[in-house]
Amino acid sequence: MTRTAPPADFYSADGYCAEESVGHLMKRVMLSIVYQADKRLDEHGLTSAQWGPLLRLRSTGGSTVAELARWLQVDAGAMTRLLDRLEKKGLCKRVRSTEDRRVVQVELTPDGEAAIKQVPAVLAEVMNAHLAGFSKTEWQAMKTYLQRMLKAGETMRDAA
Amino acid sequence: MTRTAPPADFYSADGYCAEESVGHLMKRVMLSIVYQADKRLDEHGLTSAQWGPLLRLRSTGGSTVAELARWLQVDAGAMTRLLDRLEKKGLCKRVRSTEDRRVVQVELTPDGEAAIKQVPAVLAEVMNAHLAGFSKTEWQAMKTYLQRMLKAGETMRDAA
DNA sequence: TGACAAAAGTTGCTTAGGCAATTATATTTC
DNA sequence: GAAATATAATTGCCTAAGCAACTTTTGTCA
Repeated sequence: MTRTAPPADFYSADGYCAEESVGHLMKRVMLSIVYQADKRLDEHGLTSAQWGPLLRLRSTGGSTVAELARWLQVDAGAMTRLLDRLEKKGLCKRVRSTEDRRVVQVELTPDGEAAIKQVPAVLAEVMNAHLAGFSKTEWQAMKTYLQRMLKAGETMRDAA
Repeated sequence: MTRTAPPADFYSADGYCAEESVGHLMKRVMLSIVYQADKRLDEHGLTSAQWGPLLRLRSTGGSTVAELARWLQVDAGAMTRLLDRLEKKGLCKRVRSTEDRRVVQVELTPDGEAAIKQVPAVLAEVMNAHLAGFSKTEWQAMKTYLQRMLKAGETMRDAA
């Protein structure tokens, strides 16, 4: 049996102030990151939701709808429609698998390869800019904190 | 003239790995927070997007569509439709202002007051659970980091 | 083998946000 | 005072995610 830390007591029902909460700050930071990324990706004809599948397709050299949805932690129905939009733009194509006729294989098209090529540079630029002034130690501390929050969230989920 | 720190160099175009990025971690943490909050708010007939306006309405004792949109950093059109849904549920009501006939005054209904009452406790619970194991110092460091990222994002925006 | 369970993909319905255009007022400026 | 400008709210059109229902196909197991 593993021991997990009890919930913190930083916030309380009556004294809760949204502006000073970690959640509110994180939401605003995410808004800023997505806004800046979208602004730059627009030139490549992509949105911040669309580079995820494309990047995964490139690194795996082809995948399936279900695998992409799991990887990106998104609803399968949403993934179907996201792929609809990507396919309509000619960035990927779907082929029904012959071994398992339930699954649909998804692949990058040459246009898709071209579109995804510049994305890592954009993401790196946006993230680096948002971390301006951070030392390497602070950056690592930040990642550790986030990983701990993620773990705490999973603990909460499992306690359902 | 103010000096601002240059961008960090933690990420690069070729070595960019989404799984290890602060942005990816933050996205997953936010997903977890919103998921847990939504699960609890559902009993009160609310979603994670709906408590924002209601809480603001309570703290100000009535506001306007534009003010709410600015406060929550959301599109005015989206706010109109969000208020449509809240009004249909009887949680708020809109009254055309008499002084300035452009503006619409928004107020909580008694049902709205009742619905918002339990929300701070839910938010506090979810945030505290996600910060399990954090010392007060670490919590404050986290907030400081986020505020610095927010500031860096504003600097990026102003440099447009 | 034959029934049942599980998985893959899709679709309909809903909430939600961004952008652009529109209308109705206010305010500013000349 | 009239014209230009700005602001408030709404609407239409788009992308996007979640949930539930459904179909097709595969795997399990009795």
